[in-house]
Amino acid sequence: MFDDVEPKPDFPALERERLQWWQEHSIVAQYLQRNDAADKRWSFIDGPITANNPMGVHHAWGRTYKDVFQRFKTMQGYKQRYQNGFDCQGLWIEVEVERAHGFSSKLDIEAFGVGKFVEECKARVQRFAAQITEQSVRLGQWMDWDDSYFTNSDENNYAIWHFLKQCHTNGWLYKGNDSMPWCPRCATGLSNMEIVTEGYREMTHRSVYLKLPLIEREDESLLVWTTTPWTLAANVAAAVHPELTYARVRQGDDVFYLSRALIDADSGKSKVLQGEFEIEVELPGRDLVGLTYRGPFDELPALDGVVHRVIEWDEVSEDEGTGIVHIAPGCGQEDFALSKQFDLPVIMPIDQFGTYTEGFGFLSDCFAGDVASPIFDSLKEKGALYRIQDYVHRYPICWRCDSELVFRVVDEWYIDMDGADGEGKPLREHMVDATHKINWIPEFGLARELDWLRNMDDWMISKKRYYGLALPIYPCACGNVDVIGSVDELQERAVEGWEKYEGHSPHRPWVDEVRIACSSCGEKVSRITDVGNPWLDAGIVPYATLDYTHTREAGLWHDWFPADFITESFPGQFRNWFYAMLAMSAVLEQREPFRAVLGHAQVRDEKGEEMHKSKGNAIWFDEAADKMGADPMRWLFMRHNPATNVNFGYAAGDEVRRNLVLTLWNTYSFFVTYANIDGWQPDGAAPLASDNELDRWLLSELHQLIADVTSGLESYETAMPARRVESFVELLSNWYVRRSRRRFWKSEDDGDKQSAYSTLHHCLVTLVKLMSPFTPFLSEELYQNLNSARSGAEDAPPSVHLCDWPDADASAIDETLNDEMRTAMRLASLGRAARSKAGIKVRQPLQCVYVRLPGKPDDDALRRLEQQVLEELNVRELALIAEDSDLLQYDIKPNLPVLGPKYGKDVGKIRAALAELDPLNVVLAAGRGEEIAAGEFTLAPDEVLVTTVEQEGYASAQESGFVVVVDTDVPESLLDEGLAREIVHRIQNMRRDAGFAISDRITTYWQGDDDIRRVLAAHGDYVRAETLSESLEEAPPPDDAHTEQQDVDGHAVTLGVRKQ
RNA sequence: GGGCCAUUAGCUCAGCUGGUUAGAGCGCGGUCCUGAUAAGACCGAGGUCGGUGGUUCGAGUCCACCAUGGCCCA
Repeated sequence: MFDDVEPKPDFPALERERLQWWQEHSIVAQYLQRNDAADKRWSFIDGPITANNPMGVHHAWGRTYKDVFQRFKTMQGYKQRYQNGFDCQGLWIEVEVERAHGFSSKLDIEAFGVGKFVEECKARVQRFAAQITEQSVRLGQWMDWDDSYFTNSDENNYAIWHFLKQCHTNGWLYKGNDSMPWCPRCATGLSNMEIVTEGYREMTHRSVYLKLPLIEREDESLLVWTTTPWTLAANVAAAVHPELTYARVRQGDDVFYLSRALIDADSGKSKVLQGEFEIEVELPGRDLVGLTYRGPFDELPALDGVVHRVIEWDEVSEDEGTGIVHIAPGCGQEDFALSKQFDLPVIMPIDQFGTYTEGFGFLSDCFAGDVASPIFDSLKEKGALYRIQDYVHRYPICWRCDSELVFRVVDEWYIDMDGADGEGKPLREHMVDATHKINWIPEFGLARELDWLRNMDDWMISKKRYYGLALPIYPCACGNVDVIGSVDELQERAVEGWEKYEGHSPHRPWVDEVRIACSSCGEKVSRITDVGNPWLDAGIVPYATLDYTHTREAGLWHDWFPADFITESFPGQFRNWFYAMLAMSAVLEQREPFRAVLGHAQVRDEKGEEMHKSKGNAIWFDEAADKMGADPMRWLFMRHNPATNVNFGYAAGDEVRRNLVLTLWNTYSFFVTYANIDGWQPDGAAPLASDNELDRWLLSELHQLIADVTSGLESYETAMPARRVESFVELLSNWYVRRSRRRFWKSEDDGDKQSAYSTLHHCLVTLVKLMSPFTPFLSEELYQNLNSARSGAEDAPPSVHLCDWPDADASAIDETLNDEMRTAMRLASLGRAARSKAGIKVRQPLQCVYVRLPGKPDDDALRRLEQQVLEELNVRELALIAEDSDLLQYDIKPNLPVLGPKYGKDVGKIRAALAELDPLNVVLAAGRGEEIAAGEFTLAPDEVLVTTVEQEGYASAQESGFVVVVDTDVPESLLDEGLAREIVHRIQNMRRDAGFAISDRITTYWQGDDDIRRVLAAHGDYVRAETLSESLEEAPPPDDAHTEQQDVDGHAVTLGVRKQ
């Protein structure tokens, strides 16, 4: 016996019970060990999830992919590692810990103690790693959770040391400086990434127009504009666009230059210049290049000796500011880049807290954000001020503390992307080569990554913070730089402080205690205090998790590298994880670190909008798992095209529940109900060879499904397999079971019934195996009740997740049969449409249905379908419509895909000629296989297409050459049958309402008019058999019967049912 | 400024190498089916396939330009 099936279960509750059951029966452990002895391996690398916050529903998308493909490969017998990873170092974590303590600057951290701070960061990571693990388990993700890797591990950090040493050996590691966005409150730089995501706010600043007097041209000035007056003290150049036109204008005693485009040609007015002025000369920007000018603050000691030049720059815009751009390389990114191009001096006016340093006179010791007024006063005093104007713009702010950012030039460490290796090949080229060898899914990933690789600058790997990889770089005052490649090397080279480090993780502050002797001059050298870019931590994972430094020749690393597959959310990863892995792998092994990558887009809310806590449209993973369940969530993600954003929500989840989960559940419930009534048990054998069309067809569809799902998953595709499963479940429920119902409930226990059970059981069990990677909970639920081990067959594994992946048997696939069955469905569908037009319900039997099939009707095929169509439509006979019947009217058209290539421009003439012909004659001729004369052309029968057109006056429906016409003339006898069937329907509903079991025998009481009496006299046996009524009593129902007054097609009937 | 992608029903999206009447799901209205079915079937409403040109016998599909949106880079 199968366990009875709850008809309307609480699916999320079933999932929670199943989690417990898996635990109690050590199923996950058995799964992880299932292929330990296998020869074939499938290597998956899990991209580390940031262990800094709980998991969100957006993580569930990627993690479901990870789980689906690992489960699929497990069932196929591949040995795997099942290792999950956590990203555990970096500024994100520092920020959260700072927040928890209310810290607002690095000074607070220093005061708190770097060691304590780092320990708190580590603890935070542990806490969220545990929470994410728990959530992942709830999602149904099966990994070796006790073997997760953490990027803050010693092994991970030391592997990066090895990598950096290799870079240094190759000459690719260097110290450079760059201008970067800087928060003066936090006293740290921010990456562009941090600014782009949420770092701008609209604000108003006082901008200033000022005059820069040209040295070569007395009494003439450049007019420049800036929104950041504090940077003027660092001005060294003014940029013009060489191709744009500039104007020299006279205004009173002043003569200055600005972009011509800022002066309106018609009105002669300007949005920049106030008052009257006149244009003296127009000239191209290039004519100004090379001139020098007096800077606005040349009197300050820091500006001593600086020559201010006019330079050319193509990025200068002619309609913002004045068309002449103030350049301060110490205070801006583009400015700094120009300083390299034009060899401009770099003046750095402020320290890490945004305060002017010594040498800036009245500005020294002032905060950069507070000096606009004194600067304006000074300019005014010097006669350089032209105008002050409020300016509204989007300005970058610190995403942590909202401070306005400044730009500072700071020393950072870089990996050189264009330095050549021993064979003259730069790192960038190695990465490009590796990128081409990778299978990018979706395909545009390749172009995306290549685009990034072509454009990327050298990799800045340092960050002036506390909790992260300790960069093992030891620069000596003598100019020599030592890089340490392992902990052993550090111990060997240590000349001081090793005892303070020993026993600690390679983090600040402990590792900073160790000093080594310079390999060049022997002086004691300290580590730089910078920590590493966190993408180093993730990029080394394909190496660190495989113990690369120890098993490089043979063993673990050798066996599992490169990974067969990774999958992550695309946004960001091209220049983050994918990039870091490519770079590090190019340095260490000059090859691709993974063979295929599946990227997916982002999770949006149900309306397609970004989820935000503040918008109130965010859905928490725990809540979603609780309300919709993990399986529908997984399915919702897996059925979606990974290239586009998915709209996630409860309505979408409910759709999955209704369409897939419930439909499958009801089919399963149907099977169990009747199998239990009949005492049918699975014996573990293959399904019985059946001569029943429905059984053979369902098996054919099943094997096609296995083939499709398998090939989809083989190519890392889930949407197609998921949709194929959906359509199979639909066919299973709404055609196979619907059409087979009578086979299950008929009273004879014959071979046909046996093969129906055997077929349906086999298909359900196979289906849940195919679905198990997608919906592990539901699949297990069904498998546990259906698998043959329950009836004593020994061969069934204890869990669906320990089963072998089903094999598609090509010989079971009968495409002709599949087509025929689709034709039957189509005829049934058209027949229902025709009945609906005629207003005759299906319960009313009809004498005849006339059909026409496109092409040559195959009599045998028709015979095979006939029974299905007749039963489905409740019709007595099916007749083909004669081609010349007046039930049909035709339209003929040229078969364009055939005629087009053959006749080209003559297609138009053929079309016209065909229009002249009598369609019926053409149809008859084509039916006889004769050629068709159309004007000057002679066409083969297959060069003409025939369609039937709607005939008025018949209850017909048609589609794609299929026509169904129903005979609406209903003889008296059939009307009585219809009435009988209606009564059966009413009694069945009453049985259900009365709560009777399906197999309960009853007595039915009835009272009605003469028509009813006649119908029940003629069709009493039918009614009794259908309703399991031992007898039909024409009598008032007794008090204990379930009784209802019914209006049956206009006849008042009293019906009562009583269990015997 | 450069690159990539998109634009098809109220919403979310299919539409293969150009070919006959452009589809599905959701939502809405109606009818029907059902002792597995909080499911399903049928009917209905809803489209200048972003725009303009071009190639072609024929363009939602190919090409060019433009517009709008998104992503990436500068």
